[in-house]
Amino acid sequence: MPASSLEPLHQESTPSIIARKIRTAIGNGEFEPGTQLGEADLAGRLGVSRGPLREAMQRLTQEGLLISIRNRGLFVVEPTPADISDIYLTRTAVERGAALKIIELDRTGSEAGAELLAIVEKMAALGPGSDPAELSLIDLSFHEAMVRWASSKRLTRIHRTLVTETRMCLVALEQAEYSLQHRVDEHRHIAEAILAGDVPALHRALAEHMDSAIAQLLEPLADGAGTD
Amino acid sequence: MPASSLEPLHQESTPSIIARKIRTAIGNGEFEPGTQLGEADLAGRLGVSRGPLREAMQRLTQEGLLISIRNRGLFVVEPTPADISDIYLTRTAVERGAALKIIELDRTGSEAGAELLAIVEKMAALGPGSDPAELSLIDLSFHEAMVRWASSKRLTRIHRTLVTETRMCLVALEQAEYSLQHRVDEHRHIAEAILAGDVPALHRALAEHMDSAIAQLLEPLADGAGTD
DNA sequence: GGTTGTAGGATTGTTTGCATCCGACAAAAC
DNA sequence: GTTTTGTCGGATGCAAACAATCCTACAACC
Repeated sequence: MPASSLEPLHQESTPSIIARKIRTAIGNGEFEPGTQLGEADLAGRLGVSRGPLREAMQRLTQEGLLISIRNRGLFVVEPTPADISDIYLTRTAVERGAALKIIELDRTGSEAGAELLAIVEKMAALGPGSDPAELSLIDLSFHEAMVRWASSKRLTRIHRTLVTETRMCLVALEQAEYSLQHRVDEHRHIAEAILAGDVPALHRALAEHMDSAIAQLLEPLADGAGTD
Repeated sequence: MPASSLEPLHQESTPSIIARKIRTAIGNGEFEPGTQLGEADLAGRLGVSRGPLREAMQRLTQEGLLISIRNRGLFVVEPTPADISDIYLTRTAVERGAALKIIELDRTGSEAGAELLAIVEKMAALGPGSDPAELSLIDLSFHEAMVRWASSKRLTRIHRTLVTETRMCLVALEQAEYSLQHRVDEHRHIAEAILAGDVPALHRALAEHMDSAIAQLLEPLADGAGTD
């Protein structure tokens, strides 16, 4: 066996594993919004006891993916239009902070900008009418990379939750069609602003991206968005 | 009794109560950083069983207030200089997003700006050499009000955790002395920018506030801050 | 007919107990 | 004297059982 196989194994705690499994399941839309997640059922299906499962659910509840009604059970949240706006508002706040830190760390943002532009190119390489799921994957990887380059523990942790919520909304709303070209342009603007260290341009690009994303998601609902 | 007393009562869950109690205890510095929090001990002292207590600890761990070492126990985190920078970076990102939303909601930011300025005046009313704890309280209430006016569920939730972490750092570092006048000015700049709807000024004011706060906290350590 | 009271079933909330793991101390071997 | 090793105590991780609460449905009453 190679020596690499005896690195200090970090056994993940059982609640962590459970939480991750359910989180991705929700992100993939395997649990419809509004579904009740029975403890005994899930525990049996995962082969664990209710104790660790409850702790995992506790996490997901705090992350905002589930809501807990006392003596009733746990339910997958049903994002309202206000929630969708709020998710994007928060995501933009986090990503704005991340981008500013990248620029501050390295005024040219060379490495980060390069990777981000590469992702944009990969997105642009997708022809029109390509798989929407794949497009979403690349889209989110762009934002994930941006936050990662900021190397901030807290921004990264918060962003992970927000990405899951975003995926949930995308799945729930069936990912309305949206101009690929606009999308590529918006991301390119962000990447170029980081690369150039142009803070005002970054603010414009992020605001543009958030507005169009919200518009895209709220349009099919044809419902005036509340403020809360 | 007035009719307002029969709104749908939301009984808080036991883990919520426990989490809040311990959170504030940590924020108040009743548990030194690095202290081990034994489950059996705490459970006995709070009069609950280990189950609910573990769920509460799970939350606090995810919030970043505790670290869990498998089969060893739970410990209060010891914020490193890098953590302090990260906390303020994240807090600024959240508050920046909140302030921008306030401006967007109401370009004059009249109500919010008025309350914020009132808090600033209360801070200014404190003479030099006043109780540092009281000053901190007003300081944090300013930031808390700013996020509250944005009426964003997610920003509010994230901010609550960050405020706790901030308080922990302040307690741990004994709240170094800092010019009251500078502090008042910084907050006033933020409030005035919101009141005027002046976005560039807001960015400047927030950056200024973050930088001086970090400088204030890191100075006594006389240690070059890492980037992670 | 509509409302109220009451069992039934099911689910969550909590407690208790056992298994596992880690760190520390002491004893033995080199 | 130093190193290794065995054992002990305590803490967490997990699982199962008990208790309390809530929803649903049906029957009795106004």
